Amino acid sequence: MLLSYTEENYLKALLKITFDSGVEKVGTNELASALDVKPATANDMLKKLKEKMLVDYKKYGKINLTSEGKKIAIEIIRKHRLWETFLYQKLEFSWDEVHEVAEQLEHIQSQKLVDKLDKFLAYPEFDPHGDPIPNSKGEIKVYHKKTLSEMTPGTTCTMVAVKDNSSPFLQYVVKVGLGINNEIKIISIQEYDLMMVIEVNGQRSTVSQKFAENIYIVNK
Amino acid sequence: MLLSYTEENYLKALLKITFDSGVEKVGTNELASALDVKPATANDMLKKLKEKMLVDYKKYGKINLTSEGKKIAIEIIRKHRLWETFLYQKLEFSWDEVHEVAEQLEHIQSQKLVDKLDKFLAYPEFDPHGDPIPNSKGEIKVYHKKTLSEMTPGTTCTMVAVKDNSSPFLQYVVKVGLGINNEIKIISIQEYDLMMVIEVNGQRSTVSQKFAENIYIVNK
DNA sequence: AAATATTGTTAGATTAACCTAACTTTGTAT
DNA sequence: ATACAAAGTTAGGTTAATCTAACAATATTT
Ligand SMILES: [Mn+2]
Ligand SMILES: [Mn+2]
Ligand SMILES: [Mn+2]
Ligand SMILES: [Mn+2]
Repeated sequence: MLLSYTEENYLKALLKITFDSGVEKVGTNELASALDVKPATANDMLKKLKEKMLVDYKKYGKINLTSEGKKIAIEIIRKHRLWETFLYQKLEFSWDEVHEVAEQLEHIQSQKLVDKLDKFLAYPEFDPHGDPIPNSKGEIKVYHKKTLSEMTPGTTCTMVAVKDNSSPFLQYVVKVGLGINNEIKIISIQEYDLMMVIEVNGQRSTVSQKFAENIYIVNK
Repeated sequence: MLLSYTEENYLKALLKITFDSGVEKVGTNELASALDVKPATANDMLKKLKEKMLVDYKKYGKINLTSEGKKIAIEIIRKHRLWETFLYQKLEFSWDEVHEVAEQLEHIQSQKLVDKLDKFLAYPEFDPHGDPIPNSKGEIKVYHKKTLSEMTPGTTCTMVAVKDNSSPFLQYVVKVGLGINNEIKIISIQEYDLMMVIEVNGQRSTVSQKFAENIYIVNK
């Protein structure tokens, strides 16, 4: 089935919302705001996607991807993350620059291109942000449940991924001396506003709770 | 200036027509048929491109790209040919498969991507079809004026490029044992229908005039 | 120079993706 | 249980890119 660029973005957004929020109670407003359109617009598209049997929903009910819809969404995420890896590893892009371009490249239609790119990159498992790349069968390892904000003072953890992919956030992460696989020591947490003092390779920084919620970690 | 995918294709088509036909008297019908739309549609788009000062034309007159329009068209051709080279050299695509995918990739908007891709490929001068790749300043070497159909029996030449980029033609070229930089010996030409007997690496084949018109060559 | 053929233009319609404004349904708080 | 707020839907409209059908201008042929 051939989908438009726009339709693909709706499917991808639906999947990402369920990934990020954990729950799968996706609503029209939430979907619309993720795509930066008005709820009325999202509603129109939902009718079309329902017609194409890619989403499952009824008036005033919750939205779910069908298995076909989910399959397509995963394929788009696979392409997105493979392209990000290509840009980062082969073309010397920095990790805060890859996302924007991958947003375009993920819509290129060519099964052969995806397969060959995957091979060229030696079947990478993670993208530059630490997110798992679905394999050619559409299987994704679901990782990172825990964020830096859940850690307690005195403990140490390893950063495995970032939740926010925006350029400003990623540049901030670099400024703090952080990157994928770095060790983070939690020095202290301010009771009042949950500001956290962390140490990375000897460099101490104070970061906000919002910042800490966007760093995925695993325990040491 | 941000152009739509469609607008870019009109500019590219205008430039390609003047390249291929030599003359720059491009008309509405010709443009429409190159883009596989109806003349009425092309006419609407011409008004829009004129408004944006990318083409120069008046009612019932001939169509010309402005220098700005030409600059953009060359940039798209540059991207197209760089992507074809990437697919061919790095991803093991065959030369009859690259064009279709490059038609999509040429519309990706990122100056950095183009520059880095060019560097990654070591600043290639020709694409897999032998066509020159415009450099970052938009300069193109205009090559291939002569085709195999202009050769006479007993002479020898070297194939430098193909005019037709379609998959069936390119597969036929391979079947005849031909490729870029191969030597072609013209054995004989049939007076009646201009069929040509050629020899490539010891392999003799009879090819039509239409075939011969789509092979660019230089004299030995 | 007329007649005819070719080429180019206009008018009016359609579809996809968006919008605003008004309305309806569902959920929450008094 | 009612009232209010939040979420979701519908109606009607816009723009970009396409179409068909009718018309107008230009080019070619007799
Ligand atoms: Mn991304
Ligand atoms: Mn990523
Ligand atoms: Mn091509
Ligand atoms: Mn080419």
